[in-house]
Amino acid sequence: MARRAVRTPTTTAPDLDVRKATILEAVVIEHIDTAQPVGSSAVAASSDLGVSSATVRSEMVALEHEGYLAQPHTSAGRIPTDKGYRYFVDHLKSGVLGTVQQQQVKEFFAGVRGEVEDVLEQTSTLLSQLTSYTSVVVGAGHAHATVLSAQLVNLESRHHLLVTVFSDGSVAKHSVTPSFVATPKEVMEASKQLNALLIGTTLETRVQVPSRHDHEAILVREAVSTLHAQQPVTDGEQVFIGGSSKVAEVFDGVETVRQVLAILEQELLVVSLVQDILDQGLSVAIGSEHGYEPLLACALIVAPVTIDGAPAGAVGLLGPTRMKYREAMAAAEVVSANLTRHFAGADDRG
Amino acid sequence: MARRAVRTPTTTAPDLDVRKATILEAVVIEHIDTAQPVGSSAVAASSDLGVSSATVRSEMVALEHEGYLAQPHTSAGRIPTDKGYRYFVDHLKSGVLGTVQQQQVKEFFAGVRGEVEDVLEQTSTLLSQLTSYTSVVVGAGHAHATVLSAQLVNLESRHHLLVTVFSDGSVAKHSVTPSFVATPKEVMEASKQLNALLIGTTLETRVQVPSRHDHEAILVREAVSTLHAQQPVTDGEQVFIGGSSKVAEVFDGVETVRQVLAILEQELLVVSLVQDILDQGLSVAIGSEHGYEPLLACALIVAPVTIDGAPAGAVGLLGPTRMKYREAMAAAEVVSANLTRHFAGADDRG
DNA sequence: CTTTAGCACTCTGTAGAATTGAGTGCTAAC
DNA sequence: GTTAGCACTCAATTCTACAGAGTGCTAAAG
Repeated sequence: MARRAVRTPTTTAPDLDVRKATILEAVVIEHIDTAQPVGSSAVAASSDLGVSSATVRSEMVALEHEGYLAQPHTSAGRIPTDKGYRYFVDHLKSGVLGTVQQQQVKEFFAGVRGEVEDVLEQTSTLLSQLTSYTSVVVGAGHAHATVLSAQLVNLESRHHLLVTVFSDGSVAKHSVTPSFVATPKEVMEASKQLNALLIGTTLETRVQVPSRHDHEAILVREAVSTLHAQQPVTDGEQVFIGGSSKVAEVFDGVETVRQVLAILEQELLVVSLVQDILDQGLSVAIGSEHGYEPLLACALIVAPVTIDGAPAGAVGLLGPTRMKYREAMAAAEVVSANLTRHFAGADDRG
Repeated sequence: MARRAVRTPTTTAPDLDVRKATILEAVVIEHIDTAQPVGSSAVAASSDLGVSSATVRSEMVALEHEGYLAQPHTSAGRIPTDKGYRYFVDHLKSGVLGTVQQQQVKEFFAGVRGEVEDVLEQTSTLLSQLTSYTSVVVGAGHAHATVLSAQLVNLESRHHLLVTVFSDGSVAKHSVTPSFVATPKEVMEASKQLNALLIGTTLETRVQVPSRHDHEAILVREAVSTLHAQQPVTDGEQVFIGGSSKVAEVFDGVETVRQVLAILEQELLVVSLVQDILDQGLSVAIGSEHGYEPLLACALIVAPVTIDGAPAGAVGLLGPTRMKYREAMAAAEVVSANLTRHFAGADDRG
């Protein structure tokens, strides 16, 4: 539950002096709340350092020079830059979820049951409802899971289905369509051989396939090669996006909405984005930080989900850079923690 | 390829006289093109009936009285009502796809392969790209498919997975977690019994489960009841939505965009909507016709997909009421026809 | 009886000017 | 170092005037 260490990817930001930090914080909070540029007098009034707007003003000039704030135009208030948000997030005290939301999470995880996919999908809806942002839930692929069972089933004439069950509870199916019609006996025999061959292996294990030319051998070879043909990382990944309609709520400008939606459609992209952020050890990527142009206006909060300490996926929240970081980060972490516990507990408590 | 009979659900619209029909058509076409109210002089100029704007004007008054046109305010042009669009659609000559799109469809179906789900998902993307509207592809559930194989696999301690393969090529998995730890032998035995019990049945078939109290019997009972617990209609239905970002393009007004997106998130709702329209024998539902308030601004085009003459799903397109019906309907029908052929051909040509 | 030209009327959208007001930067005094 | 005061800037708002599109009606023509 403790906040994960967060670091600016480019430079390690030196701490600002207390007053500057207070002012920056006030600007960020106010701007997140109102979506408007924040003026010096508003800051002087809200923050409790007993100081006039003129003083605040000169500090804000400094903050602008250092890149934490920006001015949309002369004679407007200031808005935070990505760097400003970054400082804010890095120095954020751990937020706590509202009691209503806490209750909602509690009830959800008390009542949730069913297949992993269903749980993840429902979780994405939950997360989005908790925060009013669009949620992304990524389930890891079964790259490292071992095969528990492999079975070849004949559908119709030459059409067969290889059904593989993995140790993580996932099931994969693949079409196998040889150039001949196999007898039920041949299919069953091939199925047996596949079982013997594949059980205990992962998708990355090289297996020794029979080189004979009889029907069983060909079936086995085709089945194995189809199974192993899938992309090691991306395929088998599961992505669930919840509350995509929130995009239209929290972003302004039809074009931005369209762009963000278009990105959410490319699930592979979303997965790799989340993965990148996790790999960098971050829990938030703000604006330019994820290095993906069309999402400049976005911030992405991620929290990993683990099974037995091993990474098993992640939950994420996508919002505008002026999102409610405290609440959203708290929600992401509580949900990821609950999800982790859920999957750990499933084995013992069913 | 011939256009399906389409009928107004409420009243059978009497045919308008030729000139009124021509004028209505001109208004609809112009409005679809420009999104602006259409004035009498524009109609007089575009349509080739050699008649002045004054005449058109009086006809438009009549069309307004009869409910085909509406005026946003005095001294503006007219826009079609839902009834106006309905008349237009009902009297639409079968549209033909542009050659570029034809080529795209051809290439797509020549190259597509893989599992049914993958094909449907890719089809939804195709359909959306063809038309610039949001597409909906519904795959029927396996309610009427028979079980080809049922297998119980032990995952971990009490955690088991029932993997069922259906004759339509779909695979279902269900958790089975009894209150005891079963031996591998017991699991295997239960698996055998399940196979014997379920093969050839549909989800609606009542099967005679063993009433004994030994581990195998309990496993079998729990597995069967879990399998049959799923909703007969909705569960197993597959929905794929393509190009949801198009919503932000074709609708104006953030609120409308949000509403439509929110609806697309509720996949069950979308399925039943599509199903309703198909059940009414319609191929287009315009505005109020589907009787679903939040979609008043939408038109929904559907085209059924069949396997061996039996309904196997549908493809749909969602756009504003002022959508390009001719092109969109042509696209939906071509794609549904190709999909039907694809699934029929899969058995023979692999 | 139908069509059309003509005309007054209505309403929207836009362009420009004036005004408001929030907020800044600077300076001089505290 | 802080602050009050002040001139300045710029966006947003309001108002007015006007142009333009389109209608509905009427009276004349076919």
